[in-house]
Amino acid sequence: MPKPTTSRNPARPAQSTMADVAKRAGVSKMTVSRAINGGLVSAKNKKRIEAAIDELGYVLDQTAGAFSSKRSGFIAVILPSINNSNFADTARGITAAIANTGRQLLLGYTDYRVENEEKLVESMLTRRPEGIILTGISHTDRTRRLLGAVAAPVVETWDIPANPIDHVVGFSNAEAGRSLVHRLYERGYRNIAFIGGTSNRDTRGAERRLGYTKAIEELGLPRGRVISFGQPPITMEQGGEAIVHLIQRWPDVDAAVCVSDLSAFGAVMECHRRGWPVPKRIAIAGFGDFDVSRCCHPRITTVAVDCHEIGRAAGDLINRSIDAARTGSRLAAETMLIPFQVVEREST
Amino acid sequence: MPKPTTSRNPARPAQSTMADVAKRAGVSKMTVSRAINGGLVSAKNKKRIEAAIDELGYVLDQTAGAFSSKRSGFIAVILPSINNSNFADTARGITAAIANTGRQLLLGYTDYRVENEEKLVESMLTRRPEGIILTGISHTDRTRRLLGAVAAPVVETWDIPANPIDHVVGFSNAEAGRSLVHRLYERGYRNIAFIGGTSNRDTRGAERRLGYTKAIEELGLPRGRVISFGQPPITMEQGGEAIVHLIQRWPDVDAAVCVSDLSAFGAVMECHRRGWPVPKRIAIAGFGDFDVSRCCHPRITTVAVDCHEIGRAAGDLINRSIDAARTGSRLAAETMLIPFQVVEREST
DNA sequence: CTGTTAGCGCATTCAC
DNA sequence: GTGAATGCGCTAACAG
Repeated sequence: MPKPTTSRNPARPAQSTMADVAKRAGVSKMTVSRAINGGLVSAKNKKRIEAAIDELGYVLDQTAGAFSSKRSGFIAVILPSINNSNFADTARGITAAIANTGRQLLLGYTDYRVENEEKLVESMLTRRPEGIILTGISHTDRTRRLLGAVAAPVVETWDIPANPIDHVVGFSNAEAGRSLVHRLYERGYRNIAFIGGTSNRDTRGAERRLGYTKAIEELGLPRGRVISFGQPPITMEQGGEAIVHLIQRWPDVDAAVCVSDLSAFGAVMECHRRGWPVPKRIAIAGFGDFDVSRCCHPRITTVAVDCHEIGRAAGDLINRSIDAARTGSRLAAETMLIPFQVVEREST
Repeated sequence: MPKPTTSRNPARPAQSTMADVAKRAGVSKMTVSRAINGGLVSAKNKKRIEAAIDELGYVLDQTAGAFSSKRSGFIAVILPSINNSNFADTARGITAAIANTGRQLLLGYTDYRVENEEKLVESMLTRRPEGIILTGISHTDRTRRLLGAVAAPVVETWDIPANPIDHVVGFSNAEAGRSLVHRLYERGYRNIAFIGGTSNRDTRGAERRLGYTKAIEELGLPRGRVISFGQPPITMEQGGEAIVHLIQRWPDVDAAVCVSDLSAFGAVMECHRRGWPVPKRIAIAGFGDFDVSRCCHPRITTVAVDCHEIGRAAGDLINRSIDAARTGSRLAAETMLIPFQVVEREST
């Protein structure tokens, strides 16, 4: 319930402008602008300007600066979710890359829907970002059109597009799924299932399933052991329910590849709860190397990707693209492959 | 390794402006502006303008619009971390509150450091946000001064400040810690320890410890069973190490309250690994009602707070403050208490 | 190193 | 319902 209290917010003074600072320091606005933006200003003037700024409590108005210079300083970043430590790590990587560049993130999330991506792109373009970082390779036609009409560099991350918009920093989710199945095969597993979502809304999850299927066929293993369960992203709880369905339906299954560590974790815990030993009764593997997989018991086999590095590399690409644009040139589109790695642990 | 590919980004056309749209539609710029911003425009003109916008691929330049109207449309949001589902939920709550208002988040994270908060506030004020949402009540003097010089409404969240800056949406972390200990006492536990970080950098964690200590004293239970372990936020792994230290140092301890669910989870898993039954050998409780606590085995007792609602309420307060400012008035500072709830599960 | 002039693209204000 | 004039606060470009 709201509990209004006494007034703690009296009227506040209007913000002072660069002209106020200039007048107080006895210089022109331009000199103030230079002092703030690292231009050449005499030490004496710089000191007086800093004093004036301090006394007036002046804060640069980038709303005007960006407009005037036609450089917003914004990097638009669109993630499927911020409540996912993989993507949060990518966001942190981008932040690290743009630290001390004076650039700022404009962060949005789609809840794994391309329609939301389109809305976010449209809304963010309104702020004239100098660079755009997207997750995934699945975009609406309109998103592509909007992006195509803009001069800002674009980076697609977390996957490898067949038709890139511009730059790419990613890895093949299909290869990751495939590798995991091969590794399980090497360990002796012969009846390997896949647990994932019902739709292809999470295209990365769908790719991983594709890689799984490919490996199953390559190895001549029994097909069709696929549990589709819930709208992506599937939760820990759903992973637990799925493993039960799986074992009831195909009691001979000896290993399960889950679309992410979250569902794998839910599956492992549910097995524990039911007294099904992992990996003896069934081996379980996930994807994403989440903290939870590294810490739980048994520790969960997974595919590790350097999510932070995806962000760092994407941010770096944007930085270089912007720098290039300022010298009038243009950074040729690059594709960076980020390696992934199967990490075998106790659950297999 | 970077793998440059062929050029996929030819020169792009310059962005068209509102004047271009106006000319093409045969109206004035003002009519276009009204059509875009929901003003009164004849159906005929609206249709022609929409057609022109579509043909030109025009996207409104808010960089200019914000400057001209002196309304940036930005809400600055500062969180300790985005890699924490509690805070991510709060961010989602804010997003939900400002949906369809045309406002946009400016999101930053501090890594639990007030100095970083100061830098973020300074950098964000530069964008002239119309509202500011902070996490916690611990701010540097300079942050307070910067915020005091600005007309934008401020909301402090996730705690109850003694001296609020403006609005507040939170709960007492000390009370939460205290309640949890009392509940454990009711369940029969008499030797209750606390596991948390080494510093007060995470002020909410420190508050929870304070509440723990208070309850211990109220109940006349053995004091000093406090394990301080690592810079906040403590990880799952550190929770696991801490529980081992705890049991080695005070073998008679029968329950542990952890500063968050993450450390509690690490502790539970480590016990499992070592064959210490939870809660028989030791009961373990956490804080935050993370997914992992609800899903693991045994399920972990925790304190649940509606993190999404904290964000929703904060966003709502900002919306109402901005709306009030537009009618020339000012929303009196409000304090909203968000209830918390001890959720008892299998781990106690 | 510093100042002057000009203008960014839009919304406000007022007139019609 | 529509248009014209005006200016937001800053930085680019140039002159000194």
